[in-house]
Amino acid sequence: MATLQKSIDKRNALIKATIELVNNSGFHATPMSKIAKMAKVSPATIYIYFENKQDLVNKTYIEVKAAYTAYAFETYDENMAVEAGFELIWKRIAHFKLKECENAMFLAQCDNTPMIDEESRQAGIKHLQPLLNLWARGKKEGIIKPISDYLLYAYSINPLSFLMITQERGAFTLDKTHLEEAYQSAWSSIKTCK
Amino acid sequence: MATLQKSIDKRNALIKATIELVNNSGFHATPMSKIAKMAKVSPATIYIYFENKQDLVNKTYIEVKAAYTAYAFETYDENMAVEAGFELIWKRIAHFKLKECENAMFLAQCDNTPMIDEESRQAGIKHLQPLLNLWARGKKEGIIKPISDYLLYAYSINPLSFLMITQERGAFTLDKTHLEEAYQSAWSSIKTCK
DNA sequence: AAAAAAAGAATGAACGTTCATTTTTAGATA
DNA sequence: TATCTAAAAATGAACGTTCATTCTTTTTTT
Repeated sequence: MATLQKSIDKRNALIKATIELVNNSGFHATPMSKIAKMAKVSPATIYIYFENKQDLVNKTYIEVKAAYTAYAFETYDENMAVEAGFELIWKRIAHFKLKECENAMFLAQCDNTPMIDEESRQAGIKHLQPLLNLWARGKKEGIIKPISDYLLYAYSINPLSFLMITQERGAFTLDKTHLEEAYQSAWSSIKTCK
Repeated sequence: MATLQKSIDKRNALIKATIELVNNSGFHATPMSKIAKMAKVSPATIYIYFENKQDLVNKTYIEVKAAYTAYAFETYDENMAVEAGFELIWKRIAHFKLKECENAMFLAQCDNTPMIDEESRQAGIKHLQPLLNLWARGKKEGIIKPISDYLLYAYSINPLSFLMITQERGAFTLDKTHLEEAYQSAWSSIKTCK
């Protein structure tokens, strides 16, 4: 059915336009009229697909977040050793953040501003569970520091967001070497010291 | 001269109101009229002190950033040993971010959105020089990993922003123990491994 | 008494959303 | 297959509101 596909395409175009424009100008500085123009629809059409502007941006957030975590865990399996599993997940996340910059920048902006409903934010968090499970296992095995997951996240995953933003601003570029160094720092900060 | 003091007070009230309102709603969702009301002046009066809304928020950013770095380096002196110096600066920064949350949250929002002029952002960066000098010294002495300052910052300083935001959202609270653990993770991630 | 600061009201532009209408779609009928 | 029709989708224009900024007048300062 070509019609259904056209609807999906239109919805995707709206989501894509939202991401691009919000990245460049922020939520409130992005008018619905511009989103419509970029997606090549009438402003009124947006309201067939989304309740209102807030709903549009909430749903965009949730979709992007889901794609992000799906990518992060795609090749991970729970039987892997802790260190290998962490390295795999970390590198997938790094790859997503540095290659799918548009999407990752949008998430960063949502996570650092009051732009998103608290409810949507909560919905986005759930998907991280496999990483938390991995850490629980690592703590039990004495491989990972027995500290709060928030601390583990702050030191091993969150720095990638900063590096992505820095790279996007043109201050420096993260090459293969940097990436390996970054991974070593991430792992150093959460593994137990011998 | 009571008049001058009154002018200073009024300007400070405007800056304070800007910080509080932008923290809660974001830049574009904060009308000048609300800022005026909170600072107990007429909207028109703002334009005696600042060129326009963008100028108001730029100058607010620069002032808060200056206060932040002044606090960070206040008790540091360049003759200290590298590790001790880093610990001192790190803990001052941590203290600022966790106790002066209003100000620090405002900085975080500015740093993660297109809200601030690139020029003002650049102006805010300069003040970090003493930390960069300390790192240079640490690298020379073989105490600190010979990697990009951006990486050192991403792993040792930036996580504090994430922890602050997380704490502000009520997800968890950073007590004395957490803070010491956080410091250990920060130091682990940038010191050379034996 | 002149100048500066402050105020409230006014202005014009921009925005999110809705309205009235047109276009497209999908199925029924022949 | 071709035609018709009711519903759904899509549209551009319009509405009402909000906002940053300016204008005119009043108050305060020196």
